[in-house]
Amino acid sequence: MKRISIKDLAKKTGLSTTTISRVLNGKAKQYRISDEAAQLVILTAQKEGYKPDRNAVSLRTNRSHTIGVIVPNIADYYFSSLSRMIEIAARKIGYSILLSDSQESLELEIESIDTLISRKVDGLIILPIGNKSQHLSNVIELDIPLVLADRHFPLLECPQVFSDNYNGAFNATELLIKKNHTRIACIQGRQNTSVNNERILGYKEALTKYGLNLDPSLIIGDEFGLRSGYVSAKILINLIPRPSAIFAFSNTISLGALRAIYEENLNIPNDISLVSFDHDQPYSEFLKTPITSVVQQTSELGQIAFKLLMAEINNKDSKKEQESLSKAKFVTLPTTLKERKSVKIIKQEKRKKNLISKIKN
Amino acid sequence: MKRISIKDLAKKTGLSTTTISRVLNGKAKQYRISDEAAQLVILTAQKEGYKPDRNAVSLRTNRSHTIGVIVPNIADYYFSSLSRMIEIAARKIGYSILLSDSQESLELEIESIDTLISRKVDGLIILPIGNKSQHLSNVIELDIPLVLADRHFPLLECPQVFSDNYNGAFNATELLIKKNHTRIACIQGRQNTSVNNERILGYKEALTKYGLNLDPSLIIGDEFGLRSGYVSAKILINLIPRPSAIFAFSNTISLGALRAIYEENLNIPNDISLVSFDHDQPYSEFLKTPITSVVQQTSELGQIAFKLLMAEINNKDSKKEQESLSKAKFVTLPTTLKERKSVKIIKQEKRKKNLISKIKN
DNA sequence: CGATATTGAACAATCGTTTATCTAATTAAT
DNA sequence: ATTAATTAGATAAACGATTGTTCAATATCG
Repeated sequence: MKRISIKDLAKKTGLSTTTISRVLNGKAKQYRISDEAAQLVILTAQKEGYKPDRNAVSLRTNRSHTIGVIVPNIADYYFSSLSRMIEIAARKIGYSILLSDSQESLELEIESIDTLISRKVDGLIILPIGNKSQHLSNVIELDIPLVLADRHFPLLECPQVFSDNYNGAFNATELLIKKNHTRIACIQGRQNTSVNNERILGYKEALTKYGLNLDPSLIIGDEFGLRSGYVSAKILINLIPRPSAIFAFSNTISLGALRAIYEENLNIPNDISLVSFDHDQPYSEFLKTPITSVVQQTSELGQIAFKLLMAEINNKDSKKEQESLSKAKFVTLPTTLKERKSVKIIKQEKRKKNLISKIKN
Repeated sequence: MKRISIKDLAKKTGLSTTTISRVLNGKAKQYRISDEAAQLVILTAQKEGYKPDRNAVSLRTNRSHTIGVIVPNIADYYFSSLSRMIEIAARKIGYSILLSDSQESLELEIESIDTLISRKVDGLIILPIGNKSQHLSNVIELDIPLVLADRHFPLLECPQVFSDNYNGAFNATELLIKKNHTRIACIQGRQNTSVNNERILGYKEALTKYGLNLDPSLIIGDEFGLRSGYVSAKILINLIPRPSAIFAFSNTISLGALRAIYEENLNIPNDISLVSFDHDQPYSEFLKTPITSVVQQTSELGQIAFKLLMAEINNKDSKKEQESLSKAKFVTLPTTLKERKSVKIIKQEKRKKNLISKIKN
């Protein structure tokens, strides 16, 4: 009925809790415990179905073997597959995951950090919402191992792993330009996040490189969700002249855009082209028009995040103080451009042909 | 640097830890602590940024305010959105989630249960893999509150919440029959799971009711994943005569089937019809052919699971023993049939018309 | 004024572990 | 035969909270 503790084992075996603990932690040799005693302990522990109370262990040893993971929305495939990789890597070495869904809210992100720290996680992997980072510096100051994934804060001194958003966006835009699109719109995500900034930069620089002018009315959108994609696409579609291509900054944005486009009875790619930033989804190939997209290495992101965190945790209790010199490690993962069927090749006019060939030399 | 404890607060305020604890737990009145003292405690706690160590609290009070959630694959939208609902409901009342991904493996499911119990969760919500339930009865015997979701074990005495798989399958099959399909195949999931059994039953009984004969070679498949869907569909497609419709028992199965169907250059619904069991996915409407499907109430499933668990937890420490009479509560959630574009209406032959109208009377 | 109630808070045990320190018994060395 | 070293294990103090019990000081009462 009641769960069995180390004391019960002590009573049953006639040994002390010390001995029990040592045997069960594999320190029998080290503390010269007789094979007899050791065997007895192991056997009765097994028989009684003894399971240590990890809370008590954690209290005593100051190590919980638990890490906190905070994601903006666990129902998003991108985040959930990332979390999955973390969980799988973690369980392999006896770590468990306390999962928090910050619901894309900074407030909840802060709250989550608080409760996770209260629960004494050994470290945190956060996929931060936003543009603020004060609460993250606080974590670092508390000397709690922290790794950031997906979004990037260059000034924060903790390991971070993220996709090469700049090049991803640059390449996607360049692809459109090479297919002779000149009015290329983009639907961005949450502004002033690293992810968004870098993608915007890639987009802009591609336009600039090819001598296209940058129409500010073609940059629109304010968050990474479906709703924003829908609304923004609606607006873009009704612009005169209409952009010939849309570059959606996330998978969910493009889903929203799709809704708007189909609602207006437009055809992809004949009436309008679409390129999307995001990794492969299991359904991507089956969409009405498979979307050409920038794909990220999601699983790697998760695995690397966990590795970095473990490194931090181990660093912390081995070397202590002395080496705050091991500055932040940033890992950038390349993206690849997967061409599918959502981009139209526009019939080339002379003027542009010249323009592009001029640049090529 | 070091985290501040209740002792530190005691030192700073010149009061005892008892008083600190009582004030911070809102028991100042109850234990007649002067307003002065109370204020002082609250203020310094705030100033010092005191956060209680939840592990210590948990150890002492035997309540962790943590629940364990075990899902077969957190990267599956169905499971992740369900988990999300649980997390959101939980955080609202100060509970955190320890998440385990059992990777569709019974072994890992058992391991997960063990570690979660070791971590002293107040209760468990499990979306079980399979056809075995011994490990689940063990949990119940340990008197650890347990709620099952998605898959159903009628003999297990714990609350369970699941979709009405029988009627869902029945209705889907009936729909196909009413559109005059007679060779209706189904790609099932993992055999001997409640989910699968009930769906198979619904499928069979619909066939029977309309006097269609039941061709065993049209029932195929062995797990709920994409691979199985693909392989099974390949086989079905090449059957002679080819079935006119496929009923896929899960979303991922139908994704696999889609791959096979497109690979064989078949058109949905002209060459073959498809109906799928599963809830709405954000992308469903954008598929090449939107799939008619049985949709489940995923969010409700999650919320109800959590509510049931809280009820169990509260029951446990309020009424103790005496009422094991409050037998298992099973909640069945209805499904709805969402018609999209993946079912062909077959030109009716006389014979069948008669058959069906005969049954209707 | 002495006895009793009430107030405000401290003491100390406890939860289940780990671990630094100590001890008793045996063996080895001088 | 005495001393020192080794062996095998026990004692007790933590970890950070909560809580049943105790206690001193003041207030109330007859």
